[in-house]
Amino acid sequence: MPQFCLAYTIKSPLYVKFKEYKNLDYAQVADEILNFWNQEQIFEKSISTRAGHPSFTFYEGPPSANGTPGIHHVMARAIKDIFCRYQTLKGKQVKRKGGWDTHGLPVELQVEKELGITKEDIGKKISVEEYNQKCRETVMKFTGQWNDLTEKMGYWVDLENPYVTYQTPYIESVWNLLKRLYDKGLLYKGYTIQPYSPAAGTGLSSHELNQPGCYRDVKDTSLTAQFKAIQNQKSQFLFELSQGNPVYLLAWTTTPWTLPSNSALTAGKGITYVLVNTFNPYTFLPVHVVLAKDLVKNYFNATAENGDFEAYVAAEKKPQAIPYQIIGECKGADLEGIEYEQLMPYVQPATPAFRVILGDFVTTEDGTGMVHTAPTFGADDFRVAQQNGIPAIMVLDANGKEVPLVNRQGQFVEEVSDYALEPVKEAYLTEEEKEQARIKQGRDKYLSVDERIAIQLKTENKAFNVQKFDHPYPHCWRTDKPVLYYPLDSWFIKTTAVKDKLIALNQTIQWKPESTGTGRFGNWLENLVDWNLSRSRYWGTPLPIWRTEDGSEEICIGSLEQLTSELEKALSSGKLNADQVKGNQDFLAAIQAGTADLHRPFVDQVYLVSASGAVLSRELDLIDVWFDSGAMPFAQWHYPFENQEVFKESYPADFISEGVDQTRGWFFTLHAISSMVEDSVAFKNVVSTGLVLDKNGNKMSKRLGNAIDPFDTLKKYGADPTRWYMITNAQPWDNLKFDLAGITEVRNKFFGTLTNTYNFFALYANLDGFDPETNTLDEANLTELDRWVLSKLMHLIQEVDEAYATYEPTKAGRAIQDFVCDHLSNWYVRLSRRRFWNPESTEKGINPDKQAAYQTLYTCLETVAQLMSPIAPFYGDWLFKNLSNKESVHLTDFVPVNPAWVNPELEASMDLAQRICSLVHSIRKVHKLKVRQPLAQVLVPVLQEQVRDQIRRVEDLIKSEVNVKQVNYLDDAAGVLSKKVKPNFKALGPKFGKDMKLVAEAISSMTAENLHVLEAQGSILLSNFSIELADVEILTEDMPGYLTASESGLTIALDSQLSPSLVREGMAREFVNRIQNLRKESGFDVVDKINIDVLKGDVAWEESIQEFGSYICQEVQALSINWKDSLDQASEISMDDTTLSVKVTVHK
RNA sequence: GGGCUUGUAGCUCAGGUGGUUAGAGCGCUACACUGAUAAUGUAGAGGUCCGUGGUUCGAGUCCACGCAGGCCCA
Repeated sequence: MPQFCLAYTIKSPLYVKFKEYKNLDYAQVADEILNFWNQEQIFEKSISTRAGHPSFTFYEGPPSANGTPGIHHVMARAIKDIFCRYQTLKGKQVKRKGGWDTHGLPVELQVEKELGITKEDIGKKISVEEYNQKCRETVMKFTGQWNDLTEKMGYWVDLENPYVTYQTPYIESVWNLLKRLYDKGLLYKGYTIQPYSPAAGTGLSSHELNQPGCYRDVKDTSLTAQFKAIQNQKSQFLFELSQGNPVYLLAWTTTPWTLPSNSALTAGKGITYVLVNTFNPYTFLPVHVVLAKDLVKNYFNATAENGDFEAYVAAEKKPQAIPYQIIGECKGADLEGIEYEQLMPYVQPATPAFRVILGDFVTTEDGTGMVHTAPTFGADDFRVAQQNGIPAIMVLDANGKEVPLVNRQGQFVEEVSDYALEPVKEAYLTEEEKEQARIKQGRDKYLSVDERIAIQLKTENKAFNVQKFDHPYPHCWRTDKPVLYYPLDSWFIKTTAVKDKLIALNQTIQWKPESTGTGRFGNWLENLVDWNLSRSRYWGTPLPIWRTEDGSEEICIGSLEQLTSELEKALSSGKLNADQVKGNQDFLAAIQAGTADLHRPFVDQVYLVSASGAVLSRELDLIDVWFDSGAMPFAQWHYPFENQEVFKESYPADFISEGVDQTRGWFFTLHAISSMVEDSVAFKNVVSTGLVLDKNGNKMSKRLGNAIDPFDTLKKYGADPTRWYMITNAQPWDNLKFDLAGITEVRNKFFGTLTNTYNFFALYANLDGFDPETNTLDEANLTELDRWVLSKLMHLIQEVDEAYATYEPTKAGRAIQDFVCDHLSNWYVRLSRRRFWNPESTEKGINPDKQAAYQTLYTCLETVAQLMSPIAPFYGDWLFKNLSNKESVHLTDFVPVNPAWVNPELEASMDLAQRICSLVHSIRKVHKLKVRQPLAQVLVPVLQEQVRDQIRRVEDLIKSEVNVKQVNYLDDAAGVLSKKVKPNFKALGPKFGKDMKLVAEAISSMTAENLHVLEAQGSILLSNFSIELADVEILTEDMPGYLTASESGLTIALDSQLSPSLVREGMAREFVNRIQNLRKESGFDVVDKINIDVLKGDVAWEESIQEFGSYICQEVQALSINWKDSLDQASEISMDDTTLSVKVTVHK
């Protein structure tokens, strides 16, 4: 008996509107979209189509192109790109000019290495001109690679017209800024403490000092000096403890020759100090000394603690162990401000000095925990003195210039009378000179300055301890002589004068993360010292200051125009010699020809003449390269000489982003220059990004071989998964442990799911000829599921919008990911599949329900494409272009939230549905009840009417998802529910406080009657505590006689009884399943119609297939099911203990 | 040594304003599903929430002191 089913046809697609993809290669997607962008100039259009809109300004921190880009640059630039693209979607015009940082030491060192020369050779083996030419070539060596990476990773930045810091217009702008600072009195020549070799007469760079062999162990005289405290209000507490006896502050030094230059003592704020009553070991006089508690053991023999003072005084021969007694204790902070008498009063300071200050560099590792501070001979000393307003001890030289107590030859100046013109280090003397000095000293053996100072202080009761001390000390690599830390001339910007302004302006900047702004950057501003601009190098922006030799007259140049007129003035002054005239004429000609090079050596050949007729020559220093990059808001536009309008529009920046290591680099220089010059911040929002480490958390380095090649990565995985992984895995400011396996995960999980979802849509949309243009969304036809996913989508838009707006890309990415994977794919699409493959298309078109499904899914996909496009620009555009006829997602406007679609009640319902389904699945699993086997009912106990209504809305979904016939509700009327009560701590806490434990106990031990009373009356008195309904949570956990499961307050019961009819239906479903498998195994097409032959014999199967024949036919696209007595080439299908022979053929 | 920062399952990470049963993904184990299938579902194992004190009726969460990693600075 053939059984005929309803015949229907699926319309074959006339044309493929939505392209379908198999095995999508994301790198290829990126390539194709990149070509499309280039061809259609999408980047340019994204700016030009926003002309006239409000602007959003981004500043590109210029990379140095003399190294190759790494994977961390992909990260850093993805962050920058995301917010620029987002703001474009939001309708802003976002210009972003690229730039290159081209000056500086790294470039010079690289060139030196390539040429095999050192700094000393420049100007000798190679001319400065040639050398700088070489730098100029080297610095742009890898621009090709950089541009390539920029394109491949999808970073949109204007590379056609970048700013380049070595170009003349850029330098001119930098000069202009310097001139503006000069005119405000913020530029001055001072000194800074640097390693200096008196033997060679030259300063040494820190990198020269780090050469192997520079640090050598030497034996020096170390001395612990007694600084006599002055009794006043600050020090009163010490004198009270000493009962009015003199109190000495102990400080240790390995360079006694710096003691005449002492002007402060530095203590550690948190260090504990003690006051000790004892005797001076050299003079045997009783003394009270202050030193760090932890270091007492280094100065005293513990056996002598609280020893016999009187016996010591009486002793003829003083014992080694000097008795001592600790009589008081305080913190470093308590010592701050205590004044003391100058130790070696050869030269007096100009302003008050000689007091205790606090410094963060003080340790208790050695010495006394109190550091002798000589601002002229220590970098720490200099800094901490400057911060505390302590003057240095200086004398005036023959020119009336302030100089330190040691001259450039390493000798004491004459004012240090006892040691006048003696070298401070023994090593500076030859053997002969030493011998002469010995004779002069009238001793058997030459004694160094340090040694004689020690002797002098011992006799004056000013030395507490003198020892030889072995320690490593830096030496000059050329002369082998010890180095001095010595004040050398430098040009400074007086940032300390504008400190308050810098701090105030910083408070208006939005930092991500906030702690970088308030902590790292804020603290840096609090402890600001003047900005040392000088660099003694060749390749950099020259300092535009010309000066007389004695420094009495100077001029600062702020433009080529000014330089021209000064040149002309100088030439006509008649004060220059022939060489100078030649140099000036050449330079003037170059300016007029527009070919002037503002670098060394050319600017050095320019000589100007002051108003009084003195010849001025250029200060040879270059400026710190950080000034170059900090000047970019101005100099990138050659402001103020050009582009005044552009500058005004694009200043200050709305947004910048760089690595957190730039806090004191670019972030600071931008901020400082802007604050000083314009009284404005340079940027309103800043994201400081963390480091990219290898997957084990180690720093990536080429040397260790754990560096990830960005080009390989982009090629293998594609830019979008790479970017998505980086952004969603960690917050931008946290360090990222970069693991390629993570990109694979993101690719499979997120991009795979999204592409699958798209393909699913495309497959059926093409079959049905769905066209989003003509089949517009009709809200009347939306199902609950459609409304739900649209509501979720609205929330997603809100969330993502807010995340991007507040510079939280990780939150945005994760939200999109969750929506796509959990809500859209695993719930909406999974539950909607049947609607899509429902073949009942009417002749007039797609039926309304199906159309609603298409429209809903289409809307979700299109929106997701846009929301994700800032992070995954290629894929986002690819997805968008597959769905839409519009040119590019990057030219669209950010989709608004449709408030009518926001439906929190429905979301709550669906949440319940999902939880109920999950519980049913779990019961089915535990009791081995297959999902294909329909069950009669699921029971849900609900105590609140509202919850019941919520579930009722989504009943159908639950029924089809878990394959049950009915959802039924249990209220308490029957009294079958066993209820449980739990304390609601959040509500009880404020009410009962300390009695919480008792209350909780009382509630937990409530009887059924108690609970009944509470429910009926709304409150109950338990152990004298009045409990209200809101103070407890009532839930049901158990239903005797049913299969139950519960999770966070929700309980369900499953009716597992099978009627014969349910069994037959279950078998029919099994049959469908097996036929579907056969179709697939046989390679039939989705639209193929089939005929099914079945072997007679099994009654159960026959009954089941007869009863559900039309259902089966519909499901498997069968035209007929034929019962046969015998069957050739049949397939066996089995269920439980029975088997059935079937044969499936395509209907032709 | 100082400033900032991180520490939660084998791995990568979530965990407003303190609330008693700490979550997700990946990985692992087992089972199920099979017109999205290089998918998917369910269950399980897996945690001294870096440590020690403190505040509190109650601490992953707040405070103090440490330990370990990172960055910047000395």
